[in-house]
Amino acid sequence: MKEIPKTYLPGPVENDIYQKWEASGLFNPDNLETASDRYWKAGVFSMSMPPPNATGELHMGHALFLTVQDILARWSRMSGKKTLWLPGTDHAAIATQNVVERKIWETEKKNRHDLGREELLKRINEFVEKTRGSIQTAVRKMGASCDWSREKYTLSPELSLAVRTIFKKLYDDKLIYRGERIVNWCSGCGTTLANDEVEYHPVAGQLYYIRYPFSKQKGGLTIATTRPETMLADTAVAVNPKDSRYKKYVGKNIMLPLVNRELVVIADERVDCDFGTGVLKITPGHDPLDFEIGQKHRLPIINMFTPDGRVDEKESSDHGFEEYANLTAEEARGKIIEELKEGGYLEKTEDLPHNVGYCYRSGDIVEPMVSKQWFVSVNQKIPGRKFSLKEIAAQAVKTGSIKIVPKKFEKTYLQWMENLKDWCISRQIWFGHRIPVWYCGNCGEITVEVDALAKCKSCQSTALTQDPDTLDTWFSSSLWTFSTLGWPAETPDLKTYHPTTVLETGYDILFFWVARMVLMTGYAIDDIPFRTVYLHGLVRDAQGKKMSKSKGNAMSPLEIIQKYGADALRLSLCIGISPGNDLKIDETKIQSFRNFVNKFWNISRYILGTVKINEKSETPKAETLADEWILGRMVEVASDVDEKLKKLDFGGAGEELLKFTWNDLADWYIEISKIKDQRSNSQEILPYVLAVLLKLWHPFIPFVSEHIWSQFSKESLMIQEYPVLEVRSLKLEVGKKMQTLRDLVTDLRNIRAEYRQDPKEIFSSYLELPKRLSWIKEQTSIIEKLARVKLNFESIDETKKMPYSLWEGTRVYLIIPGFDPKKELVLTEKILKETDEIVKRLETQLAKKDFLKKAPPEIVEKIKADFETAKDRQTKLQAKIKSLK
RNA sequence: GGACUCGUAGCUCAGCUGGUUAGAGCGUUCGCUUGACGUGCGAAAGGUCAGUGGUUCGAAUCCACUCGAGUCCACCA
Repeated sequence: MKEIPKTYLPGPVENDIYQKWEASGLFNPDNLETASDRYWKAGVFSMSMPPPNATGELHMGHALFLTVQDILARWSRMSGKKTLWLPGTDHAAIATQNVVERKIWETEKKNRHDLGREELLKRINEFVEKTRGSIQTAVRKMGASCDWSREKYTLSPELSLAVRTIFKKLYDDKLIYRGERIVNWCSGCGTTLANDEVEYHPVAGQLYYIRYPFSKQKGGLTIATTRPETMLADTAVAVNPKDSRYKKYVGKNIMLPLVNRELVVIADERVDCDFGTGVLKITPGHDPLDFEIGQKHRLPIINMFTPDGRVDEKESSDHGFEEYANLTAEEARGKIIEELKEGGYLEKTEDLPHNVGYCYRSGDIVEPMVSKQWFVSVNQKIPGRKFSLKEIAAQAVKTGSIKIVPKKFEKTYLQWMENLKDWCISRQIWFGHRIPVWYCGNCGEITVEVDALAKCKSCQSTALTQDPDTLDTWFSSSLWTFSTLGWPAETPDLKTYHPTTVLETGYDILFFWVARMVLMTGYAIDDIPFRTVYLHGLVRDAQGKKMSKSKGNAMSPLEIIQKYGADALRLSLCIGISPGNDLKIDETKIQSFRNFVNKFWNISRYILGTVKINEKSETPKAETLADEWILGRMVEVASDVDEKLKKLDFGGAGEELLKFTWNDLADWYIEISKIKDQRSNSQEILPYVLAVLLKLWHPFIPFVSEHIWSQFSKESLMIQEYPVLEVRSLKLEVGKKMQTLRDLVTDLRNIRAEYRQDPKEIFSSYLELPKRLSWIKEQTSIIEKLARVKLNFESIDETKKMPYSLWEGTRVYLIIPGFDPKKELVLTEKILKETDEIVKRLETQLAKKDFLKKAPPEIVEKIKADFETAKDRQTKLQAKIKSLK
């Protein structure tokens, strides 16, 4: 015990401790149960870890969720719940493929088509294998107490089986269909994007007014568009049928400028009369609204762009715009505007700020395009069930089966559910779950199977090709809570741990992930995936900006851990935060929590160095006021913390612990315990309080607490019972007395500080104790030691000019050299002014008849008492001022 | 266009269902090698709770509006 270093150095300690935890096997609930029978009685706690990208690096968002989830896991485990926290990684299809493709391009100047599907997948899998370890190590560095023996990977054979099983089930239930739709196409990623993967950003665009002449008569119509290049793929011009200006032209033929293709003017009520000229060019191939109008009017579709975003050669020659072939959209726009100007078709341009869609991954502009895709039908009734998929998801929250914390997101969730459209699940990339659909080259039969198909079921032909597309990553993630527990097999784990207790994740993926989990779980196993959703906020930098690598403001949790320790990082991510609200973090904040960890370390060091620790934690007896107070506070704090954790108020719980540890235990109780005649039972109380405190702190700061614990115990702190102390609430009187005592000490210190007296020197202090305060005499040694005074309980010679404070309405003198009446006068007048205001306010309040009549009596009593106290103080202060003048 | 959140000390935020002199941390100022800790100890300064109006005996807290900051959804041809 002599060798404990002065400063806590987390570095050497943390890795060692984590290894011991992991080696103990106690992160696995099966072992927990055999270790002690108390781990069943309190029930089950289960939680799936939101899988980080397998190839990603740990960022602050991960650090945040790992902290919060680990607090929950450790607290539940200590509380005797059979606790499973299941970790895993996500294959993150698009992101991962992009990274690998980019790498290959940089080093070998080859793209995916040069390599071919098989080779690319081989390379990606190798890359994942190589890099996956780094995120797992990082999760360990945070101290996460998850069960690694059950770790899962979204692209593993087991989870892939779950994915294909669901796909087939949905297909057989006719809830999956293939259709030609307008989708969001990212030419950078070479794939479609779901609606919510498109981010809209305002752009200072231009509205072009283009004249389309009639083909068989004079005149023409002027359309307004922000995307003139898509006019090449126009297949109609539309007006609103109610628009009196244009009614008469409906059915007339009109010429597409430059291309000279003949179009028809159609009428559709979705055309907004007030926008632009009220005439809309219809480009079904490249605009969602136009696509819908085109469907209704059976218009042909021209798909003018290739998958990599250039004007398609074949389409352009088929439809008479070959001169634009192979241009990018941007180049085509420039050329077209020039030519429209030359031809006199461009009437005018206007500035028009509007939103343009960008890919949330690559940042490329998203082009609406028509293609064949697979969809999940969310509005159709599920065969044999009462609801559609989206109704299932809405019901779970509406009926309260699933609670969302904070509650405000329930509304957002439901609103989103109402507007949910069919979910496009096919992606034109190669890395991911390949769509289990086979097309027969012989008879054209389409077969969906869980296992690979060798022969066509209908014609026995072997000329089969599997659909080249893969599934949206969120499709597999949406099965996460149950696929990780063994589904479709009916495993014991599934029975025991599903539905999970809590899902903890960021509000930014409420729709991407949370909603789809509810939807798919409801469909697949007719269950909810979790009972409570706890949503945390986004981690932002000191300026409130979202942290991102590209902005260069990202803090690396691993660097922070190296510098300050995982415990300090964890505290800065859970204290002072509230659910659903973003949090700002900067290094000074982490430093201050590092300071606390060190303080706690030193508190323990002191206790362990002074007294013998006694592992049996029976509540020791209180002998002094301070003893009674600290034991009472301990009970109070323990139950408050537990209460707050039950409400998922991690910030509140941590803060309460911190205040108790620093401001009650360290600043007062330990200081008092150093005084000779106060020491009596602190020998037993200090180690007791420390032991309880270590348990309470452990979920928050697992490393340092375990390390301290290991100084006197062989058993891991991780599996100690979470303190449930005998509810013996702090006697009101004890708390009050302690506060009064603290006030007196502070008053005396205050006078010293005001007069710049040497803090070491011991002065005499006189106080005239009224009877009600006579108990203070028993605490003399505390006051004398902490305020560095010699107390006298006789009245002082009034003629002696000395500073005094009005403590509890009593005068407390401090006998010091260099008393300055002028200074004292200024100080006193300031206090009097404050007191005057209080007296005045209370007086006017008491003068109101309505107040006396309507306010509850206890409030009136309180105000009256306060008024008396203030009045008394005022009188005494006035007298003091008089004597000083 | 629809919805939501926020506006409290220089900074970051607590203040639950309305009731003490509105709190904490960081920062600032002053003083300290007090035998666990200078990553520490003691003390102080600093706020008309965004604004206006209303409900109430009483509003930072409830309601309405205004101003300001932000987020999400939809859509803008």
